[in-house]
Amino acid sequence: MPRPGESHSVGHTVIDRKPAISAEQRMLTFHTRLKERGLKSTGQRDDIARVFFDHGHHISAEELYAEVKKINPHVGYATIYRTLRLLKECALLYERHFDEGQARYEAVGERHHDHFICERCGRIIEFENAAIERMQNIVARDLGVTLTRHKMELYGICSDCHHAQQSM
Amino acid sequence: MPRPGESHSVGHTVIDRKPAISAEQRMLTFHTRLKERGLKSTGQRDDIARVFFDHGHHISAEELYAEVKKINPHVGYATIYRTLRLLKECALLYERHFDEGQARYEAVGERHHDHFICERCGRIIEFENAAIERMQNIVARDLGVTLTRHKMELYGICSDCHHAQQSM
DNA sequence: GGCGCTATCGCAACCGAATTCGATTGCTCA
DNA sequence: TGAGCAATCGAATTCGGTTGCGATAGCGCC
Repeated sequence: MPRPGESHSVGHTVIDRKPAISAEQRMLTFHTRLKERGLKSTGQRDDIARVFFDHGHHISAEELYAEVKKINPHVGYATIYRTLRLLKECALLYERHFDEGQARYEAVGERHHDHFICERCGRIIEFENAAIERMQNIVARDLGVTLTRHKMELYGICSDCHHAQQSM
Repeated sequence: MPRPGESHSVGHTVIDRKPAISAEQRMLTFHTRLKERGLKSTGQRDDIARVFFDHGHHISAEELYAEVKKINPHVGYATIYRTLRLLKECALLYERHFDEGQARYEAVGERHHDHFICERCGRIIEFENAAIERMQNIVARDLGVTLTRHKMELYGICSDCHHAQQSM
């Protein structure tokens, strides 16, 4: 069951379900995974990872860089990217390439979800829909292929932008 | 009804339906659209557009450049990109950004479809599935948003690669 | 057909996002 | 505490794609 204020359902669509994993737990996992691979925990990596886990969803490398700079001004761009790659390899973040420009990064939660992106304000809404997931598996069977992952992105105008336009 | 050899259905999934529009018709449309917009038809544009329409699906700028060079060695990369942009503005091609690297271009057909991409051999299979399209509209209604377009890409291993692996 | 306007061409320089390189720093564990 | 090697910094490089500019060539008009 989703906790109050974290997500809700409309019809068969579940919106914005937040993962229950805390930033602390994620940091611990990060340290464990690093150790497993014979890599080091360093101040910079911790700063970057912490800012990332605290911020949460759909941050870009540039935004992350700016945030980390506030805490630790001596961190370079290259280290941001290296740490993002590391977090990806540790299965702690997803890299998303939405339509234009740079990649956005998202902490790995326990559930799969897809995205709606507002073309006017850039807002990103996460949702789950089990029926679509099922249909994708059926398509895969029909095509005779094995699925490893998928990407579904809906683009359009969100309700806020819709209302803003009407009141203009 | 799809013409034999052009597409087929499995379950509710329609695979690889080819558009019925000929390269000649597309060239004519291109010339018309250019004229409408006060732009010129040139040798280079014709060469590029013709190669693109003949080749058809999911070509990259680099591949297109190589093909055009065979016919007209004096065409530059910039002209390829400028002509691709022009074809897009004339609503004669779609630009697709699959997972990694450069964009791939596809002639506009009369039907919407989605894509499966083989992660091993890069093969791209087009398919349609009406149920998924309907579900997307339901999700949009649930989210309270208006849809302008969507992107759905399935990634995995195609049957050919599956068999190749088993016989190794 | 020839004139002239102006869009287009090809080249090279450039752009933004991301990665790599070489020299230096600083963890970590004995 | 110090050896050894991974991690860091910042600049330079890569990659896909775009743009500025002088030269060229469509196309409408006579």
